[in-house]
Amino acid sequence: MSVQSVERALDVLEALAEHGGEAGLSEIAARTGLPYGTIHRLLQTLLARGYVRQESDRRYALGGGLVRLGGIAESMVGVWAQPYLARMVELSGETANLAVLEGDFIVYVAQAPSPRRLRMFAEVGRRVLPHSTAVGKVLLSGRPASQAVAVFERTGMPRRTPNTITELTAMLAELEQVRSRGYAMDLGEEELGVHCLAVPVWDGGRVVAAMSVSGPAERIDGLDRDELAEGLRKIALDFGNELRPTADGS
Amino acid sequence: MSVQSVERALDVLEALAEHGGEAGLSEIAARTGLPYGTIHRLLQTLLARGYVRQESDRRYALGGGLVRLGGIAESMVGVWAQPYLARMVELSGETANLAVLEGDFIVYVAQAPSPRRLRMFAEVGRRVLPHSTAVGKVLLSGRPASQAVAVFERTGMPRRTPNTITELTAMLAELEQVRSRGYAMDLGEEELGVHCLAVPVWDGGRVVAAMSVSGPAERIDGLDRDELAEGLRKIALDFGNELRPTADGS
DNA sequence: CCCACTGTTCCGCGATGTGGAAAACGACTT
DNA sequence: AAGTCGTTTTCCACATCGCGGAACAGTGGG
Repeated sequence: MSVQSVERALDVLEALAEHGGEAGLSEIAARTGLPYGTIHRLLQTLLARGYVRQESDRRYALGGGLVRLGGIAESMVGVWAQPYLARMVELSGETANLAVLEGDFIVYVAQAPSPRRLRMFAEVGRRVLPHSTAVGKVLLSGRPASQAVAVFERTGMPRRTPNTITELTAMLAELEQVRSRGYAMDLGEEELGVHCLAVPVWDGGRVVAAMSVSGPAERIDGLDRDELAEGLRKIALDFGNELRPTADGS
Repeated sequence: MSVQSVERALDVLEALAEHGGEAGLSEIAARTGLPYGTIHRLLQTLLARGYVRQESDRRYALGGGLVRLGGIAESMVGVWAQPYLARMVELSGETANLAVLEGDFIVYVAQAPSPRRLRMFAEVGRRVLPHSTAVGKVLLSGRPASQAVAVFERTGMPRRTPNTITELTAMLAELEQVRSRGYAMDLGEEELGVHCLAVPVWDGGRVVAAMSVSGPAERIDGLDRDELAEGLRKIALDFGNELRPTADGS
């Protein structure tokens, strides 16, 4: 038996997140189905504690108090991911990464390096735009197309290499392909000569992170993609189950 | 009138944060004063939603669900900070930064560059160890000494330049000085020739972020430190008040 | 000034959350 | 295998708290 008020407060916070971090009370009501008075009371509580903030136009936004909790949680997720990333290195021979979407950016949260002397390295904590990375495409494919479009409109899709997808229509088609196939590829889109394959980490019906392996194009191309993706997906599923024991990867 | 259950759920989350992200039920009870049954019920609710996770030894930890909310909140805090950072640039002539503590690392969340051609640049999103940065010292000085010691024991204090403080005793004395003086300096400890002055951002009696200005040693040294610190503190106080309208900088 | 939409406040009521006690669990010792 | 101890989990009678509809207030546009 759960605590209804806490569930509702989380619903409100998630509604704000679904709106890119800020929304009006009526937008929250539309999304959560809760009465105005109830939402208002919950918001006042979160506001007093700094977890929500009210802007000058009376709209509400996620507040600074979440930054600290989110940062600690991120560190812990990175630690928990290590054994699974290690399994991915063992499976593929290449460097494995865990990434999350923070606002409009991909952030690398954890990594297990390949034992090979020629290996990929992405600085943990580094943030990149999502359009030119495999993990970025996985994460955005887990969001409604309208949210992905909003991200691309804010960030643009700057060309990183001749292979970078820079057209919105082509990108949306690519995301649709990622959805149906269950994995994304980066074929020298972020960096020439580097290929990458990423799979989603599911948590409660939502894609909360992405895991990937990356290395020199020839080596990645020398692997069977579908087979590799299947192996990575299984590991990612195990990881998602550890994050939330009842997580359903549907 | 606030919602008691939501307040308590936040108390539980903050108790976990105070314990480095994970704790047993009895530790949470000691810190919050809540009865075991109440805590357990709140934890089950947060657990079901992925905001808390239970480990194999039955201890609880902050969960992955906070990463997403924290990331969005961080982006927004960065946006809100911009006008204040711009004021700091205007005041000092140097590049201004906003940083937070995420686990054991300092993360640069926002920046306003100096208009000068010779200027400091720290990539937003970049993470560094706290011991050799002014913002790091500010943030750790806002924590109990035991927490700072725990961080240094985990990360070590690797020498970055000949000026880096690498001894625990010296560092704790330095943090004490930061507390009494109200600001921290980085005198070429992270990078030779670069000096930095940082002040705390208070939010509800807690140091939640740090703001700093940095530039070439000679230029920073050419400013009156106490005067500069006083000016930066005022701006940081304004920013803290925007984060939480009733924030008290005591 | 009026209107439409949004946000805020109030209060009677009953559903929800409380918290003490009992039961269960897990690690350790004998 | 049994006992001990500290911790966690479960239960349930009860009272408080959170609910939600209605009224009020605010805001921007015509």
